Amino acid sequence: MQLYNTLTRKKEAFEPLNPPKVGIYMCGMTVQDRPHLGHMRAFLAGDVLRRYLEYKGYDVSYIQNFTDIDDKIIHRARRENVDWRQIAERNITEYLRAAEAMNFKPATFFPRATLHIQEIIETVQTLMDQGIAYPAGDSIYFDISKFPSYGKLSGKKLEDLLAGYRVEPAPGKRNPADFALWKGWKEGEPYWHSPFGKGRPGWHIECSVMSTHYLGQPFDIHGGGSDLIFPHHENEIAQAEAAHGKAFARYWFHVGFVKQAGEKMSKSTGLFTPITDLLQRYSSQAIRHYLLSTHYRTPIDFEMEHLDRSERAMERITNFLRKAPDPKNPVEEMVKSPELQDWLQKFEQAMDDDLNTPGGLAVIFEMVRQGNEALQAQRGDDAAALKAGMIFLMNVLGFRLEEKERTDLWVDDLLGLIVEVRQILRQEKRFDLADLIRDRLKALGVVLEDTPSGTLWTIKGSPSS
RNA sequence: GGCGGCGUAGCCAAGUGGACUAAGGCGGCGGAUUGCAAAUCCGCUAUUCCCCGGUUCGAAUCCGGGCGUCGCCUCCA
Repeated sequence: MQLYNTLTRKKEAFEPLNPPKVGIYMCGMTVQDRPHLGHMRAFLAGDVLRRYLEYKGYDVSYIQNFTDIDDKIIHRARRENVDWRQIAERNITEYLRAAEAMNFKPATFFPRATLHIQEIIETVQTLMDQGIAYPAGDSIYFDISKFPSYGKLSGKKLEDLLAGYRVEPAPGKRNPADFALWKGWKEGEPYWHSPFGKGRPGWHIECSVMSTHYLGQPFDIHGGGSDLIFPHHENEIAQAEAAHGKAFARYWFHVGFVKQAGEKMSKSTGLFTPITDLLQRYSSQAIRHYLLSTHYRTPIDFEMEHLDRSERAMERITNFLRKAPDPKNPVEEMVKSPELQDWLQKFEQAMDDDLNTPGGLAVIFEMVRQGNEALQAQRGDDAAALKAGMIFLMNVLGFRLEEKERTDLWVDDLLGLIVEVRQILRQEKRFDLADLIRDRLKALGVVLEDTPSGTLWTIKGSPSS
């Protein structure tokens, strides 16, 4: 499979270091605020990458961290006058709930920065011992002049960085672009003890440490939002490679932004749509479809109405799935059948090309059309086979399909009764009454469809699945 | 100022040198089906890919220039 690598700025054949094992580190949230659509897009891309690699037969270790100590969290806590840990817990909980609702496959591990302080200290110490890190005031900084390839990920040149610097450098820094590995304690802030005094980790070090802790160094894929390329990922590379004298991550996977009203969605500007709010109005499948119908590296300009479209697009799929007969054999068996191989191949062809999910979706929609055709032509077996293939591929893309709305038995019986009575009315050509029933049920969220083989009903609404 | 992304039908969006007479979705129009709907099927809906030059037998796709737009360079997925 071809994967775009930010480091080389081109698509490369993906070859894991130790097949069939693949290690992925997905940069998670700094939990200063609520998770929004932009986060979900990045983590969804990671989820699909992981699922697809598993589909290809790899054994994936998927690590997604929470950075639960940081300036912004402390500020937030101060503003709300609560313990900083509560801010972190609250947002982690909201994220985890949203991730489940979105049907993200849980990470192998969800490490937290605050549970890896000891190792962070050790790594900072290593950098000190090597003369790459130096103290200034109560803090420890990384000296970028000691790491010649600094800037290789983001394509920045040292001179440009110095020239373009817009913030007043902290006193004592040798170079304005040097960054903090360890931040000295200030009154009222959380701290840990270290050989360099009381303090807390700088922003980037936790990811260097946690990624290699779980995946070793080097490891296969490091991912995250594009806004992390600089300085976060650049600095991670510098720290890890300087400290251990070997390459850090092999493929860098960066996901495009979600914009809103033409501007980047961002916690710091407050311009963002919390995913939890969206999940109250839209099904997770629609959100998944919306996000996957654009290639992961292309920026998306979010508009609410686009989710309505995705909702309708998903109905096209679920309508077919609902009407097609169930496959006679388990899906895993069915997908081996010769008539499905072309579809699988087309799907893979798209996905192998840098995870082209819009192309993958197009294949599925082609299958829907053919499946409907089969249904219309009374070729039930063909429809069932296509249904099996679709279920299989939808699963690779992470769509949650199995979850039918469970209704109480008595609701089934009651609706059965109403449909039966209405059927009699239709036979007696009392269409005014039959239509009245249909209209009134629709207003209650129950949709009736008269088909040659009887009347189907579905309950709409409650977008909880 | 430096670096990077994007600009394809009414809208969303693939495709990045030849099977493109440009996927797929939403919407619209016409037809089939239906008691009417819904769902579904069939047909139509970009002689053209922001503009201008160039390279090539051949360009949406490569090169040069321009316009528009967004982002990174400061916390951010």
